[in-house]
Amino acid sequence: MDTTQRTDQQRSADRRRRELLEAADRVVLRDGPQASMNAIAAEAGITKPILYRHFGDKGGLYAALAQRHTDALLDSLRAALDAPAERRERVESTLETYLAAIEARPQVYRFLMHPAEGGQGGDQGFDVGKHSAPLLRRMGEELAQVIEERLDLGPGSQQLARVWGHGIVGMMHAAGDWWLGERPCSRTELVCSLADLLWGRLAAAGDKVGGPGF
Amino acid sequence: MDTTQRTDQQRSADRRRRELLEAADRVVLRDGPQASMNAIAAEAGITKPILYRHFGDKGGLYAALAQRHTDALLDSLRAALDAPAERRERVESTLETYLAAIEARPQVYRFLMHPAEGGQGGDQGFDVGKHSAPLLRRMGEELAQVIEERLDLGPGSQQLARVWGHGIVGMMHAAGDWWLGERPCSRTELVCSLADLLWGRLAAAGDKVGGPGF
DNA sequence: ACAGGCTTGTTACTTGCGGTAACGCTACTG
DNA sequence: CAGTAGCGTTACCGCAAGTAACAAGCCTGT
Repeated sequence: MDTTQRTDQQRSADRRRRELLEAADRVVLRDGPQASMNAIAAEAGITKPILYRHFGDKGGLYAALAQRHTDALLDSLRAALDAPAERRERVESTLETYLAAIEARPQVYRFLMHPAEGGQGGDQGFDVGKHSAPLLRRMGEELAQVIEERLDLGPGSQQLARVWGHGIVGMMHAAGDWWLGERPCSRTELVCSLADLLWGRLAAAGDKVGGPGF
Repeated sequence: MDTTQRTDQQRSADRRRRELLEAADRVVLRDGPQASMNAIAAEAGITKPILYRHFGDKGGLYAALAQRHTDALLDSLRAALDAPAERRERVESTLETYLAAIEARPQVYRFLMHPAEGGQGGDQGFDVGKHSAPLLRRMGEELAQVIEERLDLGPGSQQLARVWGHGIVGMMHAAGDWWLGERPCSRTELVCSLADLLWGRLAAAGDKVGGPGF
């Protein structure tokens, strides 16, 4: 039979694919998300058509690339989220994990948040909602699941959990992005401030006396 | 003197610029953010080089375009944020305003959040932090200012306000983006859920009894 | 009234990218 | 040894960004 042979070939193809992805990774890390297919092919020591045979088009390559990193990051986050500890501690440790990741490899982070999109070819009938980085969506869903699993939110808990999941992820992301650009404080301070926000300090704060016109 | 003449010319140039921006607006609204310069020029009834003379490059045009919409949206938000009402009410009305805006004109919203970036020309030495939509940054800063102005946050209030500003804006954005794609609930419900989140319901919720392994 | 310079517009070009077609090479199978 | 399946190449197409280089109109100075 040719099953063993097929397997051999597939294994070889998979190895190739992984090599290509690693080369692409290096280039994207160096040149940002607008790295050209030519550059990636050159880095891998081959030429364009091979890339296209493996990944279809640029979007395919970028999707494959993104999934690797997304999976890795999500694994870390799940670990922090599922740790046996107090809620506040878990939240802080999750925030910390995320921020440490984007701090350590900003190029990767940037790529994940701002995928492909380019290209002038043919159909572009993408609706709003698809453009946002899949990483954010996945994180939001994941967090929603954990929230709904662990917390007693009364009626409508599932929807509430999803809103919160996406909302919290967005908060983390935006704050992290801003922080990464300006570095106005330490990571720990940022984590604490965000946790405070989630813990209702916004609602609890008093009005400022002597404020303008108040 | 030629000052009056200069003024005349400038006025004419400004009018032209506005016309061009409106044409670009129409095209972007129709074709999304990857509208070609050729298409925009055609819509305006002229040819490419004029666009380049007015806006430098595609990024310039897109920046000018984005600023118009950003300014408009920020004005609405400021109004909701500065209304004389209870804090919770103000927060909800601001969320409502933002969500209504992105719901009414998703193409504009999509464009604002995902500007230019394309093009293969020359320098691309942009650091992380610049890529995020300027709209988000501006909203974050604006909100931070209002927070710091109105709330008594104790020591370190300025930094705290900025973290919260960007965090809350990110929450709003991510939740809105997700909501716009899936429409899992009404706008009002979404607003209420988000406000609840900001009001500390996450911290206040009880652990689920009989949960997995707990 | 005519030479110079400004802005406004054009056509025609270059460069560089995503994507593809058509062709070699190797190696394994009958 | 013929055939065929995969890996790889060169050479090309289409298209978009961006750029000369050139052609009017209009206003000004002498």
